[in-house]
Amino acid sequence: MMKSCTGTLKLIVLGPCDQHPALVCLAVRTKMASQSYHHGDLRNELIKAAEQQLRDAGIERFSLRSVARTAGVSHAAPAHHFSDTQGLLTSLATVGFERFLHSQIKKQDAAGTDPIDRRAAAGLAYIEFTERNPELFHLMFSSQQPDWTNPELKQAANNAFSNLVMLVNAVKGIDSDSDQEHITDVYATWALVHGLSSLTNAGMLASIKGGKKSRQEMIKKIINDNLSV
Amino acid sequence: MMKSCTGTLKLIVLGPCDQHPALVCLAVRTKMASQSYHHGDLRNELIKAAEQQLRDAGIERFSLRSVARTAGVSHAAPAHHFSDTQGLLTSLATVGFERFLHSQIKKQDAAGTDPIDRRAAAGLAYIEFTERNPELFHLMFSSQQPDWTNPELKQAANNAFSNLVMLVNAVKGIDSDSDQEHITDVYATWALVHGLSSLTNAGMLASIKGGKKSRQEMIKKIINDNLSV
DNA sequence: CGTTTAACTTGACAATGTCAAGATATGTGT
DNA sequence: ACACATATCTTGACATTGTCAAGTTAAACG
Repeated sequence: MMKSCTGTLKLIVLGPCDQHPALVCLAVRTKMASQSYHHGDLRNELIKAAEQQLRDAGIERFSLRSVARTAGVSHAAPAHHFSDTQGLLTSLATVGFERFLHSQIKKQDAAGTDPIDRRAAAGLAYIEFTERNPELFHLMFSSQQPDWTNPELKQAANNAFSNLVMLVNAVKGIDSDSDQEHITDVYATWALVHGLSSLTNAGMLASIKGGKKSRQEMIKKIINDNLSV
Repeated sequence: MMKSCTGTLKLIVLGPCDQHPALVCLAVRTKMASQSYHHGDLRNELIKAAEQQLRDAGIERFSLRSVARTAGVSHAAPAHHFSDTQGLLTSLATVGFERFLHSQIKKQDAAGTDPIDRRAAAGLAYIEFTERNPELFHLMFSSQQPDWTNPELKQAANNAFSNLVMLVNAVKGIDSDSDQEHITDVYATWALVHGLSSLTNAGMLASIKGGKKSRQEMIKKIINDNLSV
């Protein structure tokens, strides 16, 4: 009942298993010496390759064929997982927003319970994400490529925004996030942090130098000193 | 002494004349029926066409050949005035910064002498420029295309920055612009306004609706309420 | 085991940026 | 007025890109 098969064996980590949290889902790919149809996990590998391509070339020199090349597939292979380049970049932006939010939650929780500290920590995480992923930030916030009618992308971005609203409301001592009365305070916070991120990303705040610690203190001071709430 | 020449005559406005401020420099272009080498003012016309192309297609779909087409010249003609696409976009960004600064100076001067009012007026002009020229703003602040080693571009951007420093110093009652001690206040102002611009440009501050007047009041309030100086 | 379907490849097409070579007008010195 | 040099623009070519259509292979399914 077993067929012999020459070639290399490759294990692909698919991520954590939902049913058995302690385990990890694996996929086995048989890589024939000549060539192998059916990659196994091409969709995720394309997203990963796309992120690398974005890092290397930037959004304005992004090449879908180059992504396919680094993934080791033909130039038309991505079309079977993403409608077109926009589709791939939409998915990448979605992943970006998820990681973006995750990094903020991590830092704000590590900062303790004081709302001011939590807000500053999230703001620092916001800026740090930008510094670590300049082109991804660019894709998420100032590119025409992502399709914003895509529900998953909208959801991911909305989740990040909701966290921001909660942080600002906490500073104001409001529990509910349904209070739209003080939306200008949310916008002020968002704009200040986003502006610092954008200008840093553009290389226009180069004067903020010194060690990483001192720069963080400087940004923290800007956030804490310049918001009315 | 005169050669007869069939064809159409075209007047091209080259801009204000340096020697005689009351006059305007004109160029006469002879447009032959068939085709005319030597456009007359192709460099400026290419920049103008590039801006239109940027408006229509965005930076990510910008096409140099398309620019040449709307200028009515061959696809390789731009190469004789700009080294390459980057060169053209660098010049366009320079023009952008000049207009950017000019619109701010106009509005802050119209606002009177109160430093707070002048700062708010310039901030509003900053955001208004972004709304009117979304893709140009994009080129100026978050594109890899412009060559920032270009001295003219650097100068134009520095001029805009200097005006910002002056505005903030005026609020603090400082005359000299050499005071680097309070650079964080400059950055805070810049970041807040730039963040509002970027987020508006990204369509993420859509909630700020209502008439133009009320939106301006809202933005003005955000600026005035959220800066420590 | 045969058939359907999903995954991937190959080939083609128009469009793009840039280079090299040719054509044409402008300017300059004699 | 005329020859020559130079700036300006065109034409043609090339490699690269995104996307479409058609073919090929492997997996899934009854």
